Amino acid sequence: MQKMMMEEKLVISELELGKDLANRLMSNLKHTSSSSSSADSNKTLISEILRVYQNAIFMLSLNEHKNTLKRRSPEIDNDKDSKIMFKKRKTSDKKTEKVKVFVTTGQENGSIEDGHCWRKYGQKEIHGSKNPRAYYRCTHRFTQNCVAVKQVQKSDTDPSVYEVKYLGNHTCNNIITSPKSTNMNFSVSMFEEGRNRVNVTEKSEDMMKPKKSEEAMMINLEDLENKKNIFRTFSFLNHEFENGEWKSNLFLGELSPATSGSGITSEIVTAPASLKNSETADSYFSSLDNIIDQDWLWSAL
DNA sequence: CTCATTTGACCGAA
DNA sequence: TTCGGTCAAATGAG
Repeated sequence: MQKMMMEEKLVISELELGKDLANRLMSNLKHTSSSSSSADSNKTLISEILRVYQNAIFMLSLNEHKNTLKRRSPEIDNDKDSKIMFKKRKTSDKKTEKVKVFVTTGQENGSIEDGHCWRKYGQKEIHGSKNPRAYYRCTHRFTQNCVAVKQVQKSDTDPSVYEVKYLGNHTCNNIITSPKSTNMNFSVSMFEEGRNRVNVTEKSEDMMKPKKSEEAMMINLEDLENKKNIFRTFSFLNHEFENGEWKSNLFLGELSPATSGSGITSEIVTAPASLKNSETADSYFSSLDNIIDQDWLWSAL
């Protein structure tokens, strides 16, 4: 835990540094500004970078604040008959975690690319929410028995924010890889929101079943939450994709094995404004997926 | 044509 | 009953 706090601070300072750098670059451009349009796009890009950093810093600070102030109440952990408690909580916790996707440009369709092929299979108005929730399943569900599912819902408060909930793990091997070297800066943060959940009950083999895997995943996530909002942040700068692995010049993150077995993830993604089509975004999300898949999140599967 | 999306129907859980 | 997740026919895009 302490280590994590340290990590977070490191991330914050790193991001602050990046922000300063971008600021300096911006002022540089101002003084040497020519009339070329590329200079303008550079400026927008930099502005976006600044905003991205701002977001990341803000989220990190928030999280840290939460960690220090909101300590988990102890009674939750070891109270009463755990089986009964688990059953009782089962339902109400479906909402506990969410993945938020920050899209800097107000991307209207809300389709967040994450390196996998998704097929929309439903949309629902959600009680109490202004915006409908869209349901996606992996395109290779039937061809490769991939049970991955995701839900995307535009944030009520911030239209540029999409809350994305991932359910199930990809068993397909069809990650979209479009290396397409870019000079984009991209930061991905993950964190969990939710209430208290302690028990981890279901076994990993259940995760492969199309139904009823959600609960187990939610549980694991909440377990995460119990560990005080584990927060992971990654930054990828001029990374490359090689031999199925992403190389990043900069990587910051707290890897938490506590999430093992969880097929659901939460994340905050800040995407650059220039992110227009899915290809470039894919590569970034692919990198995230790879890291998650290989290192911790699904390690129990 | 094929394949993806839309959208109301359907169903299970609470 | 309501709510949320999924299904599947209709529709649209290419």
